[in-house]
Order: sequence, then C-alpha cells, then structure tokens
Amino acid sequence: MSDSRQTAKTTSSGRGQVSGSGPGDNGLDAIYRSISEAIIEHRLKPGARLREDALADVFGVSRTGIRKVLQRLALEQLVTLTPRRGASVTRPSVDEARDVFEARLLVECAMMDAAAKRITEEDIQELQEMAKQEREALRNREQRIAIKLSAIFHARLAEISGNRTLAGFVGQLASRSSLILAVYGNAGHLGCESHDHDNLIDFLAAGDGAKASDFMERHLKSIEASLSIFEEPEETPDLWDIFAVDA
Amino acid sequence: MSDSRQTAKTTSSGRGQVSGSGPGDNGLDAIYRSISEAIIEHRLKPGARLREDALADVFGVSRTGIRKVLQRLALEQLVTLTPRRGASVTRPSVDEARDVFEARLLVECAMMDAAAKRITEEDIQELQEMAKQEREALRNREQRIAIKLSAIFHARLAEISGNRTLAGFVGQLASRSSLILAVYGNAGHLGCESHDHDNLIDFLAAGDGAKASDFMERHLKSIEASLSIFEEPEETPDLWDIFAVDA
DNA sequence: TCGGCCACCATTGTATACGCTCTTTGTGCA
DNA sequence: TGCACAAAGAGCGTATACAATGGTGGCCGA
Repeated sequence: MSDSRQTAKTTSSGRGQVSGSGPGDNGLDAIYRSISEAIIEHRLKPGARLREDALADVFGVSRTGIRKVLQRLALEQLVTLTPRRGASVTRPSVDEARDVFEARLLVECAMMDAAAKRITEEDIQELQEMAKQEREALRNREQRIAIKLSAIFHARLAEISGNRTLAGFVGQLASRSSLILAVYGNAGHLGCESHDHDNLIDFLAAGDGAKASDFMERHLKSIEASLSIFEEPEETPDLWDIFAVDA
Repeated sequence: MSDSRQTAKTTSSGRGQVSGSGPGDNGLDAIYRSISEAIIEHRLKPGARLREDALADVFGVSRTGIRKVLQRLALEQLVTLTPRRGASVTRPSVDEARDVFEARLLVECAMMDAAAKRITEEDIQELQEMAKQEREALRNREQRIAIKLSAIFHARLAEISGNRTLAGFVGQLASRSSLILAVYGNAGHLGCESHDHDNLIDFLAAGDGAKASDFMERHLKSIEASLSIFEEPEETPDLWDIFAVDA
C-alpha cells in the first residue's frame, strides 16, 4: 500500500541488497541471511513480531518471498509461526535450552576427534583469524558481533570435521544458542570466553582430539552454567518484562 | 501410482477437498506427510521428478501450498530443489550416505543411555508393538512398509530419550537413511533385521544403556555394511530404471 | 462500573496471473 | 552424418488479488 516504489535499491540502513528480479532464490537467500543475522546478533530479540508486509517493504520484494524466508527460519527454529498470528522471533523454552546444549555437548565434543585429524594449516589460520575478530569485538563492547562470530566459529569448527550433515546440525544449534543467550543470558557475561576458542584451536593444531573434546565439554558447560535458566512466573510475563527491560 | 486420480478436482473452485476449512497449514501438513511417506516407502524413488502442477492437481490445492510443502521437504533433504528445474526426490551421494550413518552412529548410540533411564512400561509396549508390525510386514514381503516402520521405530526411540532437538534430528536422519537404502541397498536384504529391534528393546527394558548402545552400534554398522556404497556410472539412469521396473 | 457482545480492522492464508529461463526438438550446414 | 543454432514449449519464480480469521475497541446491558 504505502510502498510507492521499491525503495530498497539504495537503502542506507540495510546492507543485504536484493537486486529486483534475482534469478532463482538468490535474492531470497540474501534476505534469509539478513534476517538470520539480525536474530543471531540480537538486533531482533525473542518475541519480536515479524510482519510480512513490513519485511516485504523493507527488502523490496513481495510477501511471497518473505513467506518463503520466514518458513525456512521457522523450520530452523529461529522464528515461531503461529497459525493466524504471524511470525515472531522464537523465545526458547527452558526445556528447549537444555536440549540444545545437551545436543551441542554430545555432538560438538564427539566431532573434535575427527576435526583434530583433518584440520589443515589453512583451517588453523582461518580459525585464529575468527578468534581474533571475536576478541576485538569483545574489547570494543560489540557483544552483538561477538555473539555472531562465536556462532560462526562453532559452525566452522564443525565443518572441519568433514561431516556436512553434522556440521549443518551444529550450525543450527549454534544459532539457537544465540537465542537462548538472549533470553537466559546475563548481561555483561557473554557466552564464549575468547580465550576458550584460542585454547581450542591450540589443541586441534596439536592434533590432540581428546583434549580438544574435554575442553569443548568444559567450554559448553561453562556457557550453560552462566545462564539463568529457570521458569519465569509466566503469570503476567509481559508486564514483568516491560518493567524489567529497557536495558 | 497405479491408482492415481482419486479425487480429480471435483469442481474448479471447489473448496471441500481438504476436509473443510483448513486453517493454517493443517491441510498442507497432511500433504507433507503424504509425500514424505511416499518417499520413505520408496513409492517415489530417488531421482523422481515432482512437478508442482501435477502435485497441485493430485492434492486439489494450488501450487502455492505445494511449494510450501516442497520447501519443507527440501530443508529436510528429502527432495532436492534445483533452481529452474523444479523438485525431485533426493538421490543421496556417497559422501552424504557416509555422513548420515556416521551421524546416526554418533547420536543414536549416545542417546541409548538416557533412553534406558527414562523408558516406561508404556514405551516398551509401544516399541514392541512396532517391532511386531515390522516383523509382520517383513514376513508379508512388504518391504516398503517395513522400511517405513523401521524409520519410525528409530525416531520413536530417540524421542524416548527426552531430548526433542536430538529426536527431531534422528527422525530426519532415519528418513534420509530410507533414501540411502533405496539407492545403495541390495534388493532382498533389508536394512534393519527385525530381531535387532527386539533385542534393543530388551536391553532398554533391562535398563542397560551401555549394552543398548553397543548393540545399536553393531546394528547401524551392519546396516551400513550391507549397502553397496559406490559411485554408479550415472550415465543414463532413467532409461535403465524404466526398463528394469516391474510393470 | 464491570462484563459480555458486536463490528471493524489488521494480518495472514490461498489462489491465480504473468514473465522468465531452461529444455527439447527440428532444421540447416559443414 | 554429425553438430550447431533457433524456435517452441513446458515449468518454475514472483507479484498481486481475494478471502477468511482473530484481535481490538466501542457499545450496551446488568
């Protein structure tokens, strides 16, 4: 209605550009990454509603494409699709949070052995570069960037092990972990300590999968332990949130 | 496939074919399950093309709904969506097959411990009933049904462990395994031996997670070993299939 | 004043129409 | 006879239009 023309061509705010009629779902993929990144970086917080019209307007496409992206995000559990209510950023439940970290503990630790065997010099350098960026982001108080980089780091680590199926699964778990951090994390205490990732790289570079696995276990457990996972009263949650938020 | 055309569009604008007012994706979910089941049962074989128009006609909905279902199936790796070529049942690659079984080995074995602790009397009876049905299907030479039941069995087993995230993952892996069986399996040698599942239930009923895990490991490895995993020439597969088809 | 009811509106669900790309087939030339 | 190019056809990608449903706000009655 209000979209006179597709003004998303040269928007200054958004960086993911959709060049009008992109062949295939190329343009849609950019939108997907854009929204996904926004969720992982906590620019879109759990519970935030995602109206199709608004997104269509922002990205300069019709609702059809937005629906496609939203469904993909819903299948990855990043957004929740309520039948006649629309889409919103998923607010992970306590059980969900526990399940995700349990799954990460199981899968990521077990993958360290293969990763230690298959890791190459290039991989090591790439991971070190990522860890460095993450440290810098932390130093600059850019927690959003740091969280995103941490998720990418874990996903990349999983890729090195050589199993694409498991790597994709870990990637999803890492993304969901970011949501869990947004809900149950304490401000000022980020999930991953940057030194942890550096240590992890060292163990892998030394080819010691067992130590890497042990360290990964402690790493993930420390993240989970830093969370405040408890059921909130849920009676009048919105009111409490409203008065407690604004941080 | 022989009994196609069950309800061929009673009316062009008919709205009663999806059991009345299907709000949300209720009707779509039925379509999803229908196609998914057909793939898992090998009624739709790997490589089979899934034209949107045809499916829309068969299920009495428009292409919009079919596209939604197809995308979900694509994200679960059951169908492959080629940009301008449409959808087809995924033909798992050799690497994919190895990855899937490696993932199953890792996850399913590790879940046995929790399953042994949490399993209830009702679960045991349900699993036994499923194993029984599977045996009967095998006895009746209904391999399609047996394969489907086997996949459901493994997925149900994963659910018992209490981790929904992992259970969902195992469910996907089991479905993909059915595809792998269709491509690399030897005729006459089904994936899961029915007695294996019975033994598994016994171990779990006895609360012995370690033995169950060991047995699951052997079980999965024997399935994988029974496959003929090697690259096929892939020159003119369709023609060969057509002439090799029963009728 | 509070609770229930009704109407309007906002938003999603579904269908249809149109354009584009890829495939296939037929024909001409080397 | 084999290959290359072109035209026709089929099928998918996207946008738009219509319909249905749930929420919101106001109104009326107790």
